[in-house]
Amino acid sequence: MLELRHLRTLLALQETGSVSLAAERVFLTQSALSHQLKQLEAYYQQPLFERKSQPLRFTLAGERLLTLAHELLGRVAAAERDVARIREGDAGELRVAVECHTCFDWLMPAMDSYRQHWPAVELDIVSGFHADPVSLLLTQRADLAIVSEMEPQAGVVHHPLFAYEMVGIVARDHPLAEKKIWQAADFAGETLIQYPVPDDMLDLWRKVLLPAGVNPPRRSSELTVAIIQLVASRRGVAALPYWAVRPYLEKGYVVARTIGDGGLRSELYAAVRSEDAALAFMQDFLATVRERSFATLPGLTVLAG
Amino acid sequence: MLELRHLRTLLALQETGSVSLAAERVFLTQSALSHQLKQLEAYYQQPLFERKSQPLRFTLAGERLLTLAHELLGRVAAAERDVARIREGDAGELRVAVECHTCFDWLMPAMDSYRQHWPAVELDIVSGFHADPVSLLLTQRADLAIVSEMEPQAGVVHHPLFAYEMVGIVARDHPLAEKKIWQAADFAGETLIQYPVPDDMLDLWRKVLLPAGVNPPRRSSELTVAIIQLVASRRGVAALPYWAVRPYLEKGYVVARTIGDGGLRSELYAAVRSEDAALAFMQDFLATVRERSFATLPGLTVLAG
DNA sequence: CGATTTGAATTAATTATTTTCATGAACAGG
DNA sequence: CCTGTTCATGAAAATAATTAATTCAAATCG
Repeated sequence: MLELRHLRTLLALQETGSVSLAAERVFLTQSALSHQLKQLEAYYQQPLFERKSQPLRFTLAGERLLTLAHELLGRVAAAERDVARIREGDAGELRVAVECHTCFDWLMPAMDSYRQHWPAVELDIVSGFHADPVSLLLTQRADLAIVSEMEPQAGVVHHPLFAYEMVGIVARDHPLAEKKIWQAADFAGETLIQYPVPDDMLDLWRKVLLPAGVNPPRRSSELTVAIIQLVASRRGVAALPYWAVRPYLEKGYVVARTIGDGGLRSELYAAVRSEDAALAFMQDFLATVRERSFATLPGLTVLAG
Repeated sequence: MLELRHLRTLLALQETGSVSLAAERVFLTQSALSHQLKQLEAYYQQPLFERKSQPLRFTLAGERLLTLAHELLGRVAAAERDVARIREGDAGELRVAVECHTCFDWLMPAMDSYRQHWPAVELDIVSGFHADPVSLLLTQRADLAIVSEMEPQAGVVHHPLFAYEMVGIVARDHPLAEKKIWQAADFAGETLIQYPVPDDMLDLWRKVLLPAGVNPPRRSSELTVAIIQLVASRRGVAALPYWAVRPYLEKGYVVARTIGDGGLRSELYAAVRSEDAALAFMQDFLATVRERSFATLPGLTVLAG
């Protein structure tokens, strides 16, 4: 018998295009999903998608159930929001502290969607870049902080948001474009183009350059396009999230390369005060950020709690 | 995490007004449902209904989930119909043979609903009363027969539809109105008003009068209202389904009494040829009949396969 | 073209969840 | 005050979901 679980699976399958990735998305193993799908196809006595093609293609029946999934899951979310509001009311204050430049790319669509669902919540961004955004939480100057590490701290809980790959970008005719994988040493002779933030907020610095003792000259810009522009005109190299540079890759302005074996993985967490962690309007903000981000940004991976 | 199962439960809870009846409706024990509901309330951290009142009342949160249930389950049914149609096509022939007069009361609304979902299925009623409606199946003169007993027959499968209580009805000032429970002997001195059908098609005859050797004088009429009219004017007594007479009971034209200890229970089955049993348009007809009947008629009980 | 990697299916085993059984408490109606 | 009914509960049983380990089948790559 059909359950919402199956529809959530189909949706993940559509978004990721593969069984294994979909499994990761719904926090199950590939095997579990394979079983679940087999069972579903047995129930409807017909295949729901073609496994051969990459990305996988849905059959007519699969498409129909996918449509159903879209219809239902949105309504479920809406109903659960309403139920939560019945319990806790619909008002609240949610000041978000952000420490990364690119975060605005996914934060804006998420906040936009969230505002529609929680019109009575005062939603603000605490602007400016802070050495320690978590301290803003404890001093009541923010209610949620976006951070890239899960540093344990009394009175604060961290909720995983998602993970993604940081890629090195360089002009197409730059010598480094020849190398598939860049190591720390490759940055030694280059100018590093970056956002104007302290070094320890850069994943590239913390995880690659600092351990290797490499300290290349820098040049900075506030805007992603400006960084791309500098890289394209061979003024240096940069490390940016894959999802932030993909549009420029497709236009061929620059090329992207893997940093370190297995790539440079960045993670994002939302830190909130412990006493706020269970609030419905807070929980739903996290759910909205995850949902919108996975739907919008390419190449995200889930981050376990 | 919310699943469709929970929504189906809530719907049954609304339709029946009690946990135990709802449990029966979804083919579970009362205990199972109690656990399920407890789990659901723990998940939403709030009560979903008040147990004290009869019929039970939903809380605001419960109402909201009930609304969700109505929204979703209809869509699920529609999607599953579409999926079945993708597999088997949307056309077919469905000639329904009916042996009971009152059956038309529930058959009409069900057929009406069904026709909208399966416009390409040729739906007909094989009229006239037949000694053995199952033989119509085997001779290809009907595709589905409504019968009141599950007589095993090669090449034919029986699907349970529902069960209900047959009640004795009598004028308010008739002596039998004094008796809460009627036994076979009570019919001895009375005229029995019935539909013009052979005796062995009457549950009252087969299950009560014949075993006791009681054979009261008869009078017959095609129409339920006419039977009620005769009973009300003290021309005799009758036995009819509770759901068929309830409107007249409420108006006070006649009164209803239990027949035999524990009441006289009637059952209805749909008989179809084995080779047709798995057809989607056939299965959905059965589902529609059950769904519409339970939603429309009071006092039905489920009938196990 | 063979070796290697990757993604999905399979079987058996495990784990988690759901359901039942047996029972008790609360309550309504006689 | 009993009696029947309805719902709740804890433990046991049954069932379903999930994983681990492995195989199979394509795709990718030297």
